[in-house]
Amino acid sequence: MPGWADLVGDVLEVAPRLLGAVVRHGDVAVRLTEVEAYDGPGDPGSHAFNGQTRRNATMFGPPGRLYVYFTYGMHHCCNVVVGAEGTPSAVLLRAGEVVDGIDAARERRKGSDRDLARGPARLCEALGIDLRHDGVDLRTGPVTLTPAARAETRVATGPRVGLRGAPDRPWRFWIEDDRFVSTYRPAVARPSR
DNA sequence: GTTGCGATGCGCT
DNA sequence: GCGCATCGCAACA
Repeated sequence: MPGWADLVGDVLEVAPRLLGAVVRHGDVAVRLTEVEAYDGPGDPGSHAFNGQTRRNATMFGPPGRLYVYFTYGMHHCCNVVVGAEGTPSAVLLRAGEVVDGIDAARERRKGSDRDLARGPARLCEALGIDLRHDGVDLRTGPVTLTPAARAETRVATGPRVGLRGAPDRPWRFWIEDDRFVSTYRPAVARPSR
């Protein structure tokens, strides 16, 4: 039975284990269908690449916390910190399916139910997550993460987009054939497991 | 389904 | 100043 111990460590191993986990804030709960890995201080795509700043301090803290940032002047995105304290590895929560509190989610977001949390900024909006939640401990709330009961078996992987000089490794993980996966930046699916 | 573009504020050089 | 781990909408296929 997977638990929190499985969600700390090497980000490329931990990230796929977050698929199927449930994030809850108040009445709304989202089952994760798509995530993306950010691998420590040597990852040129990471906010932590240029060292610790006020904004990214949570990434350098202990694992099991939520790292929330504000971007494009209007959107929030959230990550789960998975690296040991001092190692800024985190997993961006890119998409999910609202599995509880759908009425509350609909009040926050217009559009189809399928799109309520399909996209990192949409997911945050559906859950009502903003900068006030940066650094919260996901074991104690108010935002909580419940590990998946069993590992997802149909996991697909693909490259991140728009990065230079990044190692050739899979960075994005999603549940294959799940309707609640972002198609905004399509990637070539490749069976994993 | 896809592509193109504007919105909009903050962190960092 | 520039660029951003994005989104919604319009136009098109």
